[in-house]
Amino acid sequence: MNKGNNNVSESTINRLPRYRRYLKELEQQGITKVSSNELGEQLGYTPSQVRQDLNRFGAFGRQGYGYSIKTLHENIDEILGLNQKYKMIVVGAGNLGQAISRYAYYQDKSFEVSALFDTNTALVGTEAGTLPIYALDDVSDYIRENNIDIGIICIPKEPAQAVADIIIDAGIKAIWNFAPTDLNVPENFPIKNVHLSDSLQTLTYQMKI
Amino acid sequence: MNKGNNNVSESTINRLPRYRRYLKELEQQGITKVSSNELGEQLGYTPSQVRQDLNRFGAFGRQGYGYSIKTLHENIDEILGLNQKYKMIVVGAGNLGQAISRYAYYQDKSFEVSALFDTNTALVGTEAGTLPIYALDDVSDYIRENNIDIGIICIPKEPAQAVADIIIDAGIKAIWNFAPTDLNVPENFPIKNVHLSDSLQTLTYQMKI
DNA sequence: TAGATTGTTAATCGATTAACAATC
DNA sequence: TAGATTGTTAATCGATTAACAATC
Repeated sequence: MNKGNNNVSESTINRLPRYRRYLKELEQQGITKVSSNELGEQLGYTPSQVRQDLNRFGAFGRQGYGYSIKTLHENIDEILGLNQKYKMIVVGAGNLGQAISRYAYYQDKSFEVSALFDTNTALVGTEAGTLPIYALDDVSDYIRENNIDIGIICIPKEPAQAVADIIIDAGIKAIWNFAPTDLNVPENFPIKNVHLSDSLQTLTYQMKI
Repeated sequence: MNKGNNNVSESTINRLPRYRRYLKELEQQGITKVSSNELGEQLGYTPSQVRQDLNRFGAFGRQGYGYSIKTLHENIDEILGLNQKYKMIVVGAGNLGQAISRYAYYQDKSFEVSALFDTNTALVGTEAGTLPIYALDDVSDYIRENNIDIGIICIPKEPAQAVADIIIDAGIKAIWNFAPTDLNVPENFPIKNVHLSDSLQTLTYQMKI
């Protein structure tokens, strides 16, 4: 049903979660259809852009009618890969690691963190909420034995590359990186950086204008 | 010394913190100069793009030599507004709020969180690390009395807009928003969203290709 | 001076917007 | 059927890349 996923611009991909969020909101309000005009107006895009974005993946609308919210939502879920579960681990059981481990599942039940890993012997063996904290040395075995999909990196920048190498070698399929550094990964390896400091710095830039 | 800050594309702004991070690394290694060629190669940009980006703000380089790392770093700091301190508060003292309140200062001493606010009476009066947690009702007075610059929003999406309205009304100068929703703010009001779920969804998109 | 590398103008490429025929 | 709105092609706009004169 969908067209191929390649050659879609990053800008388009980045807008998909926003469309999805707004569709969910409309759905909760009991609304069943929406036009590219309404969608664009709410999100600050032109109707053209909305239609171009969606059409990269398929013809989800109906002329003279608009888009059925339910089916559009389902299609976006499929495009983003949200129609399946993901097994995740967090490396780094500090404040941020513990917070993210709860946040992911709380936001969307498709994302389940099953364990955290740390080098700090004071933390190893304790629990973060209901999740066990294990020694970092055991992370490779754990990934292999439990078929973990996504590794979340929440450690300082110095050890981040070494940890990335280890978990990639153990067969992790993607990395969500919170360490304030850009990691070297194999070509086309799925990785997404959340550089909080970078974000804060573009905020202070805005404050100067 | 700097050219005006307006009309600079968002793409350029978003690259500045990356330049800055890499310059810091070189500085730590004791290296004193760098060319647009070297910078671009390391960061995956063309030399042209590096020079175009930097030249939006001034002529920081020297022909036949390259860029002095120290002065370029200083200039980028100034462009991003990092040559001053920022007073911050966090609204929402849950896991994420507590983690962010420590993270910001830990990453950069320019950013100092002085208090957290929450509606949860079990939290109010306790401490997050060394920081006090106050009742949300007191947030306006606190902002006014302490001249707070940046409000960090770490609460669920439903109450986020109301809280944004309150702290803007109290004179906050910028918002760093972690609530998974897009907030309505006055035109040109500085705001930066960190939509973690959106980020995770573009990661799972990558995993499908 | 000769070599290197910037600053900046021109060319290209890609993303956004506009337009309109297709069709529900 | 007439009206509305999509899907898609064409036009525009802006960002990236290339080229080169200026100059350290």
